[in-house]
Amino acid sequence: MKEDKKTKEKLTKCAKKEFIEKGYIKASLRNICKEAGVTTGALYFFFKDKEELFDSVVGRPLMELQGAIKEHFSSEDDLEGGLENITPTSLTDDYEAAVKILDVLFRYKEEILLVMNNAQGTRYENIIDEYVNFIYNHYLNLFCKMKGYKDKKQLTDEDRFIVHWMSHDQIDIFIHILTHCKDKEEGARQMKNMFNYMVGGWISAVRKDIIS
Amino acid sequence: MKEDKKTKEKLTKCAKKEFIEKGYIKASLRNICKEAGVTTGALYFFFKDKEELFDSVVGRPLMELQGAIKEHFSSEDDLEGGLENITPTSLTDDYEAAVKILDVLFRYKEEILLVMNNAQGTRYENIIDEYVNFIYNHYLNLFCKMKGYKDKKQLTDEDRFIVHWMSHDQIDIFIHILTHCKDKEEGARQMKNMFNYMVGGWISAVRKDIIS
Amino acid sequence: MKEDKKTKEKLTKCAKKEFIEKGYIKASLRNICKEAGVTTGALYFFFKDKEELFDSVVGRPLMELQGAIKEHFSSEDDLEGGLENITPTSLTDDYEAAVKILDVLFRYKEEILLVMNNAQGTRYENIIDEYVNFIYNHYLNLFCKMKGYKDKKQLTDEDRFIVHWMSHDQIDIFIHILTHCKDKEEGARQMKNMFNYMVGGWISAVRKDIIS
Amino acid sequence: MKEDKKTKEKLTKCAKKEFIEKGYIKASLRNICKEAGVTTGALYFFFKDKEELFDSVVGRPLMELQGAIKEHFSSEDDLEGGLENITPTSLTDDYEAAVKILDVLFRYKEEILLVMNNAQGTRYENIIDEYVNFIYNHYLNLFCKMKGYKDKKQLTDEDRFIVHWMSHDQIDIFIHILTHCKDKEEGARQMKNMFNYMVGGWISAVRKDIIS
DNA sequence: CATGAATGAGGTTTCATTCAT
DNA sequence: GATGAATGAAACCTCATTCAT
Repeated sequence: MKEDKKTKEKLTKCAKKEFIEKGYIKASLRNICKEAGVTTGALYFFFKDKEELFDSVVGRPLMELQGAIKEHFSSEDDLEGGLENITPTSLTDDYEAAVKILDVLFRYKEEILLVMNNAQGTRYENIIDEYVNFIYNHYLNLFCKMKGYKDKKQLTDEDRFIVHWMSHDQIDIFIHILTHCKDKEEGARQMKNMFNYMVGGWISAVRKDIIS
Repeated sequence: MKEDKKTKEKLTKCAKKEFIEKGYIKASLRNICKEAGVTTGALYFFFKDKEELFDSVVGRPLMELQGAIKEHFSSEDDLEGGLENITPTSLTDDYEAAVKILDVLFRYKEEILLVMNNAQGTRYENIIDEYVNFIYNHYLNLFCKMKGYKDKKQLTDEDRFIVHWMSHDQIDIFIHILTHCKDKEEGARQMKNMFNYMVGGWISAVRKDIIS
Repeated sequence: MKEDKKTKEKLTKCAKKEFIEKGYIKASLRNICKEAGVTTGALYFFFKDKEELFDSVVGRPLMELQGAIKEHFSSEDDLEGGLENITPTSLTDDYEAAVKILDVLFRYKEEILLVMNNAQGTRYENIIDEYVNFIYNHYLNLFCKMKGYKDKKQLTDEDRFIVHWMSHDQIDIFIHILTHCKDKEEGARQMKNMFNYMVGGWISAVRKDIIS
Repeated sequence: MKEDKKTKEKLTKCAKKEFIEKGYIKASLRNICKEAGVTTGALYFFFKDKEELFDSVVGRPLMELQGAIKEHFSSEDDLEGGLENITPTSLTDDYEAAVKILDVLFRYKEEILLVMNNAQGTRYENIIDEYVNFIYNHYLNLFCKMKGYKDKKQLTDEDRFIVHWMSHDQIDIFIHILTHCKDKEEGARQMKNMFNYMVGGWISAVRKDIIS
């Protein structure tokens, strides 16, 4: 059965192992092929080059992740309401969204961590920034609401900076959970505290009330 | 003048450039030597191997950074007081400490970012974790105070998890500032908002009052 | 024909030449490849490293030699009889055995001499000692018989020393012949005198009758 | 005191250690200098090149050894007498000569073994053959006497071959003793048995009486 | 006497990739 | 689909040696 597994899948599987162990750059195609029990020629029948092999490992997980993020962090909401009544709801909505993302994350735990930690040398080496920027737009809207801004043009550079940071932090929360929790359930549990942290942070950031 | 610059310095300088451009692994000693206008033998007169050359670039910055971190995040404080009266002071103290660290950070901006982002393959590839763990102990004490715990043994696994995360976040704040601010002054300014965020986060995390 | 000779064989052949000329350590893989008309990459397709290339030259000869030695110098004989009646037969048996070993020796003359004289730096650098020790056990038995010992425990340190020497000498006889005779036939002829020498030596060594 | 030891001696001493440990080829001048606490420039002030440094280690021992061999194995004796009355005396004379050589050998044990075992790549790599050839002439005379030849011209190729071998064997006896005995006294003791072996061998070789 | 710096050639090994079969 | 062979460039590193100071 497992014997019959197709060469391409075997290669992808062995590639995943090698990439995780050594990182993209140090991973050796020869090793991967040896492990898979085929020659390098076979590899090049299925994959154009090293990068495409890497893609075959992380491509699908990344697509699903991107889908989940797009779905849950789209920022089409209107700009209405002030800080006092909008805060808890909006941000806890994000918690629900985040839990759904955790689902994808843990389904492809190894692959995602591979991209996040060992993709130096590939086109994904700055993928985190891409996600950050995506969320950034969503959070910019949210921030405007909380500030009571009618228009994004009211945002100062400082506003943008802190929102950018908080976007970054949201991504880091995901990675941190994925790295340190053994499964989705534990992840969801720990994320509650992290969201308390984050929401409290947002409010303080908006109010600027602690350090002048 | 610049002509006369000593070979060793020239090598270190060219190495820095190459390491930053390509990362440790892909950096080529040949390139570095060619750029510096010497043969590889000369390089090996000054440096034992590639790693030592890397050290010559980041060693001193890292030492100073470590010194600053040790000085400002040592956690010898006693466990006294509760959340209500201790918070603002302790955390804003951290702000002052952090500003001092920013000083080192920006003095060696390029080198530090090199270590943080491109040290895969060196002994520093997990240096962030080391810093996190160092701060972690400091923050564990602080968290106990805020919780009113008499003893660290009262800490639950969940407590430890969130404190670990917040330690991680502190480090990320530094890196984020270093990456996105052009100088120390801008860094210190932006960090105020980030500390508001962080302190607000701490308080919420301690209170667990937003998401149950 | 010779044009068509396979790369691997060509490499082995050129390697043999280079190893013989310069010794293992000084032999240059680049030279070998250049001589064979291939790139170093090709060499590393066939051989794991320099040592394995060396093995490809001397491995088979050494195996056959070991086989011949094991076959002819196994020491399973019982301990019976005294000096007077056992000597000539046992030792001339060894002559017959030795002639058979000469057969292997001359079949792979160059390779064997390579191992004996130029293997510094390889795992074979002490191979002579290994052969000596192998024969040593055989000769220890023979010596006991000639001495009339019932048990090896009767052997003194001096006994062991001289037997060890004579074992060494046996090996040296082989090497000497291989080095100085042009073919197996001449080797067998010259070895007769050397065996007279050796047998006479054995008897004297057992009797201790010349120098007190 | 030892501090004051002159640089040249220190270099020679460290060189000896390195040469013994790694053999001539693999010995590294840099290592030697580092060990001696000087720079390579200093080395090249005292020694022309690597080989001359090697010479500084083994030169004097080799000269003394050569002196001792010349003194004791000079073959100016006349060709008189037959096998029956000449044997024991002449050969036991050699024993006395050999003991005197042992003296030199053990005085420079390390250096001599270095030359014998690790001189590949130096001009001494065939030194054993030189000694053999020297003794060879002496033994040729002795062999003639024992055979009752009036003139060396009566020697056959077979005669020369066995004498050459026995010369070789004499040298090997020295090396064997030097290698396996801890001091001169033990060497002299063990050599008695080896001479019994050798003398018995000579007689048999002359008589050709065992294997036809 | 000795240093410190540098050369330049060469060492073994590894790599991603290609291609005829 | 896959093999086996081969390329060619580049990798890090070590070496004996030289020379101005």
